[in-house]
Amino acid sequence: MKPPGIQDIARSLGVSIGTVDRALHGRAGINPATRARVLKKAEELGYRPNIAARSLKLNRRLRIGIYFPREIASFFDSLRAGVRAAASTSVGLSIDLVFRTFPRLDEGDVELLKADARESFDGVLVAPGNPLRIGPALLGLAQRKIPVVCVSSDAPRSERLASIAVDSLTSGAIAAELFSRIMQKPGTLATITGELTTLDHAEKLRGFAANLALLAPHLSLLPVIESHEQPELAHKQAMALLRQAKRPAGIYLSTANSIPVLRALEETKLLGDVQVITTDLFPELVPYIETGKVLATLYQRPFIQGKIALEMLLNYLVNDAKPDPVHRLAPHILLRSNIALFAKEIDTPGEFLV
Amino acid sequence: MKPPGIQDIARSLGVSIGTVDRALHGRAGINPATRARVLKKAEELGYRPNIAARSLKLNRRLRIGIYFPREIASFFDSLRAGVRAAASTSVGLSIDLVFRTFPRLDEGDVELLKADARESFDGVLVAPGNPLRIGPALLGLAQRKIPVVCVSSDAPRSERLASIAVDSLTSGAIAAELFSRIMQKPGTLATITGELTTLDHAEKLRGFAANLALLAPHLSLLPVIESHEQPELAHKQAMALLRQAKRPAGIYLSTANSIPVLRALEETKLLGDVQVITTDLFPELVPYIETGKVLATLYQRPFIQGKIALEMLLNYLVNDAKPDPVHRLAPHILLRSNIALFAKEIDTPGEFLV
DNA sequence: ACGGATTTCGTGTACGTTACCATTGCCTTG
DNA sequence: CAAGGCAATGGTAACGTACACGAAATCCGT
Repeated sequence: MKPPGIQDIARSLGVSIGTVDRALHGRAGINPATRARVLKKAEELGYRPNIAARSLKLNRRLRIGIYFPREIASFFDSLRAGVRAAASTSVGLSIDLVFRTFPRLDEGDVELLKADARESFDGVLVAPGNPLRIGPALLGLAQRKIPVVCVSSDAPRSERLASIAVDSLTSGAIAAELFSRIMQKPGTLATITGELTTLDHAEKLRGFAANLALLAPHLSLLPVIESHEQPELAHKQAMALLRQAKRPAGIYLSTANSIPVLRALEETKLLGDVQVITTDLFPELVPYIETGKVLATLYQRPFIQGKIALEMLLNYLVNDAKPDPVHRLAPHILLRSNIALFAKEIDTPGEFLV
Repeated sequence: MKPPGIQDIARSLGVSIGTVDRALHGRAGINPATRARVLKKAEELGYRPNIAARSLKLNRRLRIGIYFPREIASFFDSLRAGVRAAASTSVGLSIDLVFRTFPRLDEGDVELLKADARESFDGVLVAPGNPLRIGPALLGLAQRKIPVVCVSSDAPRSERLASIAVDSLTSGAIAAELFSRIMQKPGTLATITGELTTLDHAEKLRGFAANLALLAPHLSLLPVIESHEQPELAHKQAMALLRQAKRPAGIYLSTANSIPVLRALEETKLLGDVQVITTDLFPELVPYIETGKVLATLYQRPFIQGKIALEMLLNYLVNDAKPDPVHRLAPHILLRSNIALFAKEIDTPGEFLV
């Protein structure tokens, strides 16, 4: 009836619980033969450690280090809120969330990780910008047996425990499909992205181009414009794009830096005429969606990314459950008909989970 | 540093832990004055009970009764998988999930609840069909202080702790918006639903009609067809619909019972010609989406509904945290560009969370 | 064979909570 | 006034685990 405990193993073997403890935890100071006997008996009885007793005894406050950039605030604040939500719903263990913030993606992250090299975290969440640059730091954590979960983008070949992010290829593909169904006449499309060196952005464009070729041969694609996450540059590039004779019929903005482009559209009175699909969601974007001036935005669901990331990490730390190394979320397609549900979330992240 | 325990309260008040226990748990045999003192001090110190210690001592396995229908299997199996997932990630307390299954929505649920009237559940999840019919049974649970969370549809005025479901109004509105953007020429649309008495279905159609009038005045709406969840009837109705002279240019299927209609479309060689938007996702539907024969389906995300539902319930039972009474999820819009991500989920529910 | 070092194992305590029994006053009642 | 009852409170064992400490057993070199 009652699940077997460490006591039951000890009794049925005629040894003490200390010995059983040493065997089960791979501690030193036990005869390999008796260790094997204990392990076998534990297996036999189907021993599962009582987590309640363990966490009572250890009373260990799990320390989780969380390395996210400050910008883009609307995205990473939601990510942090998701992490906090996961921590608060986790029943029965006390968690210390240690938030570390660096200025922006791929800027100051490695330095921060280096500075914290002596920190004794039980696990780490990180939003990696440039996988190559951050790789060594993550490997260092791996050597210290600290599990790492990558959020919002991946750092492959870095010994990370898992990675959780939106499926960028799909994100781009959705944008292409929406354009293909709505723009039924031949025309050209423009794409503005952040950095093509960011895996994430490159994949979105790849998915976009590939699906566009498949579904909408009548739509041709202009060369990619890189705005390097600089608002002024994006605005200038957009103005140039819109002033040329063969103006695009639609624009896919795969960067979070979309407001300057929308402003350019307003200034040239083309807003509503040129179809726009954006990425991410922030308060300034909501009115554009609500009025239909922006066709859709592909929401990367930061809140739930943060929530899942911490859940995975805790599930590993506590239950020793290895997650699948890559977890790809589907982006939400936000239109004027469903934007209201999400606007609530970005106003009060954590209250609503959509 | 260390969070205060029942001991600390006792010591700082010069009483015994027994007294503190009585005060905190509203047990009898304590002077109201001292109870107030204890409660005040507990508040002051920010006392939070140690769940690990509690569940170690009590060693009570939380018993959760889960009342879901068998049909539609793909939906409710995912719902169950979500519940299981939430149970497995919860640390430090052992949960007994007691699944009770009735044939279909609004059929056998009340009887099952009645039969279990003597069960001592700590909490209950239920998928209510007809709020009016099931109401008294839920009230009975409420009288026995058993918290109830409604999943996938609501039973208002039933003293349930909370309800989690997809926002049906939005679901219908999305369908309307998609039609409005894709069908740019005037035409008529047909809608086939399950039962208009089901709150859920009625709301979807309300959202559909309202948003269609707003966004696409050029599309007119045929009278609603009720298929009463009967496949043969749905097929017959669809055939009749498609054979008439003024054939609809698009069909919105707000019922999970969509395959018979698709079959009718195939038989009349109209598949791909008539635009179709469906609801829910099941394996048979995937090829239709993949080939673009069905424009989109509005996925109700059963897995996550189940997960959130149990999380809410546990959070209430253990942390005494009252959830917001109604929680409305945004449906996922599934297109051919993102269907792959979801097809994986319905194959192996629980492995992927999208 | 003996002392000391090392390996192997047993014992006891603590973690915070709950359940239960013991104890102390105090008040009623025969 | 003693006996008993009741209300309020104190004290303690136990839940299953982790770990420090000490005891016992084994090994090794002289």
